Amino acid sequence: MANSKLYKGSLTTIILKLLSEHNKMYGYEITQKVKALTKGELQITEGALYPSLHKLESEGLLDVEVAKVDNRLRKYYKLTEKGTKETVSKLEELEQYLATLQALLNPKLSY
Amino acid sequence: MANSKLYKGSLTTIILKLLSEHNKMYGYEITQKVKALTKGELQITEGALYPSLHKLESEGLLDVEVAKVDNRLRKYYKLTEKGTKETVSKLEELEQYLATLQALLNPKLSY
DNA sequence: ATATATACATAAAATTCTTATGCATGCAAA
DNA sequence: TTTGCATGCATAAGAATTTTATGTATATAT
Repeated sequence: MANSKLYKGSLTTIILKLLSEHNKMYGYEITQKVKALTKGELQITEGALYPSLHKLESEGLLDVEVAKVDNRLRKYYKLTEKGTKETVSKLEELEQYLATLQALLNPKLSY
Repeated sequence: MANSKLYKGSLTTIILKLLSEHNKMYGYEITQKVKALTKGELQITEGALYPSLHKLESEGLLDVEVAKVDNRLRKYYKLTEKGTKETVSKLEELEQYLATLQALLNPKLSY
């Protein structure tokens, strides 16, 4: 499986980043995109994804648009203006954290 | 403050890695070392640290040795053999996760 | 006398996942 | 034709790991 668990706190940033690249996506599509991009390394579970999407929507970072395709429901999410700004700051935050981790885990390289 | 929050799941790896470099350390020392290495970016709170140390000990990854210095208690922790192995695998796991994140956040670079 | 640093600890609450389950449609295979 | 898999949503219970708050105690500096 090689299915690494999420480091808690990164899922939101992943969702926002994907939406910043694809304009609009629906939940199932996000799970498949993550799976493809990571070659199966990372599986976003529905139990984590849908509550996250709902929260992002309730915070005003995402807009929803319901569509019916092949007689199946789809909920397309897209970034609001606020969501776009938040994406930038979340990405900066994550990159900062990764740099901080470098300082801890690769002490030889921090000079 | 610039005090980034921990991405849940990384604290254990940080503790193990520090212990792999310093032979033995006590709790308070770990908080100070992290603060210094990250230039104040990361503050390990006691409420997170001590329970983590206790858990690592109960799992047999750390050994404890109590000492009294300047009339104050110190609990020195050091890696067991099992802990040393776990450190390696935790670090690999984290690096794998970081690589996976790269694929998601820097899609241009994954080809 | 008061605040800060050192040094441990735990409990309650919050956050964010995993796991399990449920509903429904469409299609392919047995 | 029914069984399984993929598509597509959802929520609830539980687990894990953190934050925040609080407590104890000694030493040192103001």
